Amino acid sequence: MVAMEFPEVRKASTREGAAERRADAQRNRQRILTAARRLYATEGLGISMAAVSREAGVGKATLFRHFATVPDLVSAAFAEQMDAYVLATQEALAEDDAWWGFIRYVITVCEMQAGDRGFADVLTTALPGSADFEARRVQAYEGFLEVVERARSTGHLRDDFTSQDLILVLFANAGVVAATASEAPESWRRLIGHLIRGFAAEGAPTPSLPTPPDDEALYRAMTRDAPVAIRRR
Amino acid sequence: MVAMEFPEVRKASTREGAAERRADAQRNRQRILTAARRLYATEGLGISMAAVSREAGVGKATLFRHFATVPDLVSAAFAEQMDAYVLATQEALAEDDAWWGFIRYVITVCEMQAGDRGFADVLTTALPGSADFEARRVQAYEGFLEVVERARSTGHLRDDFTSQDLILVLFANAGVVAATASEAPESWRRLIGHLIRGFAAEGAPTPSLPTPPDDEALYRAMTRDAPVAIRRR
DNA sequence: CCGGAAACGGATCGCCCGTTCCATTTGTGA
DNA sequence: TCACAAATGGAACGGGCGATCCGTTTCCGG
Repeated sequence: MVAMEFPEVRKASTREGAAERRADAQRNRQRILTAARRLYATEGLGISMAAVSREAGVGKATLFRHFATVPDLVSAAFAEQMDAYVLATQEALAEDDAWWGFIRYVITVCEMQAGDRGFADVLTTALPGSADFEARRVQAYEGFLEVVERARSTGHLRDDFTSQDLILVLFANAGVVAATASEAPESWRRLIGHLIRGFAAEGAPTPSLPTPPDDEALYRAMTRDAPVAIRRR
Repeated sequence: MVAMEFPEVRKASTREGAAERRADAQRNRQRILTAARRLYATEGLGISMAAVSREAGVGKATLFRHFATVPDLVSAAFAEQMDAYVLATQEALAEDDAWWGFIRYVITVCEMQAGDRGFADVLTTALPGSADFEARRVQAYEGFLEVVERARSTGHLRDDFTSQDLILVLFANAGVVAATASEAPESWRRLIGHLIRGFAAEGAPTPSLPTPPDDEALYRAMTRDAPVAIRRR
């Protein structure tokens, strides 16, 4: 299997015409993005536009003038992380040990999900109407295909592992992260540890299994971080 | 390890005082439960009380008179499934092959999650104020501890598998189910297949890995079933 | 320093939510 | 059959949401 050339990662941060705007507009745009990133990171993509504008100290109309739709705001807020996401596949391919590169990649991506609840949602949600963003997702996915292929050729990754399995890992990890983020935030490492063992062919080296999360913390996670808000009376 | 006696499963369906109500009240109660179950099954617990009352063809006030809070309605709607959930551990313990019993149990529970999105949420959400319900969850959990212990003693289940891992499986499976239910509803079997391989000790028999879900269906799952509603403009 | 364009943000619209109120209807025991 | 308690459901309240309108403020080039 020949190592392939990789298309350059397009920097989404370079936006033409941004400099032409008035100074206060640029400042507000930045304030909005900062606020959105902070809220999304801790609360996920369920945050309302109204809440973002409040957090940013900006009128609703201003927010909508800068970002006409939710996907517009989301894709702008997560542009850098999307870059890092694409970059992760390239780092995995640069790794000498392809099997280890695969493992590192999976852990890195899940780490990104765990570190930012919004990004976890982003990775498991297509953003309608944001072509740029979706293109980078595809780019990352294609990179991952290479990572898988390389790892499989070492014989350490089971040969029935398919690219679809990565998406399932993202969905599964998003579920664990969403449930445990506030009470047992390292839980996902344990899940991924089990999964990597499942992905390993007979005799392949695997990292040691992380210690399980605390029992009571997990129960609190069930109680508090309901996937759906259930209020007390 | 001695096999333990098991407390009987309490039937939640037997409710004292139900017969004392007026006939139309009983009818409406049933209508509400039917409607709630139908909506919860397809949409998850995110359904509003207003939507349930509409689906049931009943005034909002009537709904609230029967079930004052969301947890009240939820726990009533899922009483039978909670019985089945508890029962599953006992069936697993009745299995001759403890390792096989463990596998069957995990698959059965995940199947229940996949078959009813509301139940998937229920299993990963404590219902505040519904002591009866929580008691049955604990009962099931204690049964599961036995299932694990028995399976571990066969040497087929890795000895570093802990009871917390089951909860992680539920969170992870809930994530996959929530994302794929409408577009690739069998996806979760693939995930659980990988996980079971991860749980198996060296040389333990494992069921064959289910075929991966269709690529395009998975992408559609990302597009449509956003964990958070993201509208087009 | 000043005028007009650019940007702002409070007010507002329409919608759905959970919750409560109360005039009306319905079941049922005497 | 009838009267009254039980049960109903439409209407109404307060609140948050996405989205838009429009009078006011702010920037910036000349």
